[in-house]
Amino acid sequence: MSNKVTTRFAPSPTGFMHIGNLRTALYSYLLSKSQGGNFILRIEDTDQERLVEGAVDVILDTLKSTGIEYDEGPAKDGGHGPYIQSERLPIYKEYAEKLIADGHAYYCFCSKERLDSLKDENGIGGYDGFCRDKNYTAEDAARHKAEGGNVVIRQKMPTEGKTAYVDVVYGEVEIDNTELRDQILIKDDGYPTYNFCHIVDDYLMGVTHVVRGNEYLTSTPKYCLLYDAFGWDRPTYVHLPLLMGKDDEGKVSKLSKRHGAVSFHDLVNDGYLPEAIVNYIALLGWCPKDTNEEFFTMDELKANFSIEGLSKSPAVFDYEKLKWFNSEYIKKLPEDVYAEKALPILDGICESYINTKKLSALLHTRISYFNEIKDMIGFVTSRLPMEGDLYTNKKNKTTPENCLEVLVDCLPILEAVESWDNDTLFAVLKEYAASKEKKAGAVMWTIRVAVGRQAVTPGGATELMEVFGKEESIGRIKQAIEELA
RNA sequence: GGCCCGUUGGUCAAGAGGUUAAGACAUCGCCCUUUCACGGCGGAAUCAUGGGUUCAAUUCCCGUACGGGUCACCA
Repeated sequence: MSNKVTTRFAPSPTGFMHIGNLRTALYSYLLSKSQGGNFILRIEDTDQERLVEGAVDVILDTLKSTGIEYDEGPAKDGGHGPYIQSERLPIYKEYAEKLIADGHAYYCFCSKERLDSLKDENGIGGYDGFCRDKNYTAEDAARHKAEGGNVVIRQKMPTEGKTAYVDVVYGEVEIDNTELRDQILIKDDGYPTYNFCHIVDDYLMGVTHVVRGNEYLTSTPKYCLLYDAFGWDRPTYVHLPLLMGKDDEGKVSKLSKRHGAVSFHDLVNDGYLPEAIVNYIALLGWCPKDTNEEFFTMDELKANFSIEGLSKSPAVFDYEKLKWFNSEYIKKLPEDVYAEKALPILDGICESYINTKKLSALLHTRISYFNEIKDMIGFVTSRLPMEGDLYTNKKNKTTPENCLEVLVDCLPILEAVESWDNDTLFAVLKEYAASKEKKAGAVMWTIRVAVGRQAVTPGGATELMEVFGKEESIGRIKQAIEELA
């Protein structure tokens, strides 16, 4: 095995990619790539009760669209396969038996009922070591199993002393061995637990740096003991601070669905760009050295990433900042690429006379995610009821009365316009304003309110008229005149 | 509850034993303007707390509070 930095991302195929999980993948990938290392994808599907159809594809899709490329993994053998744990069962069995032979593990026949009875009212309380010294043999286990009994293999933990390791982010972590339970290595169904197989796999696959969430910080001593039992060198541990969410009451807890969209695909479906998501989450718990730059492409992240920049404290996921990042990325999109995403949304809800191309262009600097378009164009799809007196505007000195006058004046002028575009319309209205010695702003305000029918619109009077087209614009102005008269 | 980890503005955060304690989002004000947005300028706002160590601590040590994680035949 080489000394090349090797990291891995080892998700469970649950059917969706939690944003915190994606960040773990990103950091793991960046750690390896910032050092020219190797990055492995391994699927941890040992929980037969939680298998979800198509879940592996979700993982593959996510990595692909975020630009996290694995060097080894399913369908990409790098000599350490298979990369799906359910296909590695014989390997785990072999290593578990070796542990038993060496006295580091043992068969346990305890029933689930007995185990349950060991727990307190809060469900807390672990195994008491009942079978620890029974020294059951493989033959005993086979017989017990044949008789319908439960058979698992447990790790034998030391009963005194302490186990310590050094985490790259958190420093030395030390735990009393009495805190450690004799954890299950192989389950009754023959599948290994995460606690066991990830160690065998990491070792066999040459993983040098284990990057994972901080929920493993206190169970890592158990894993260290396993490495020791096998006589293997322990890897370098890099535990990451958790991602948190804040609810309506201001309470902080582990980021979950109650805080909003938390899966990568939910975000993408709402119209967030993968590059923006990656950029934002890269900065949640990591900070580059010697720069205040906040925008990073994947290549720039690879070049700038370093473990020293990782934070110890949990970070609250801020949707506002994500929106800001996304709006910046959207603004940087070339018009045609942007339109490719915006137009389908508009075409789906706009009448055919609407100039969706113009409308989409108006929205370009105004949305922070594509689905926000739907919330912004209600006034386009129907003639909204006027809310309150929008015609009165202090700055432009407009009132319902003088607005009516302007509308009546402008109606024939607009009807005579042949080239229905923003520039022409603007010129015509400006000329009218000048002729009446009115401020252009006053005329624009009036027309905008009459046509847009709401206080705030994504564009001015003439832009809106271009979007609506001549017929609809005139129709709206006529309606406004009737309402004011 | 036991054990482990954490705590710089509302949020992400830099930072160092002596600084005017960066920057960004959000927020507020002003400018630009055909409303809004974009863009520009400016403001308000932070070292959880008590004790040490020290000439000096927000920075080092201990306690407290608060937050989080973990104690599964889930990962």
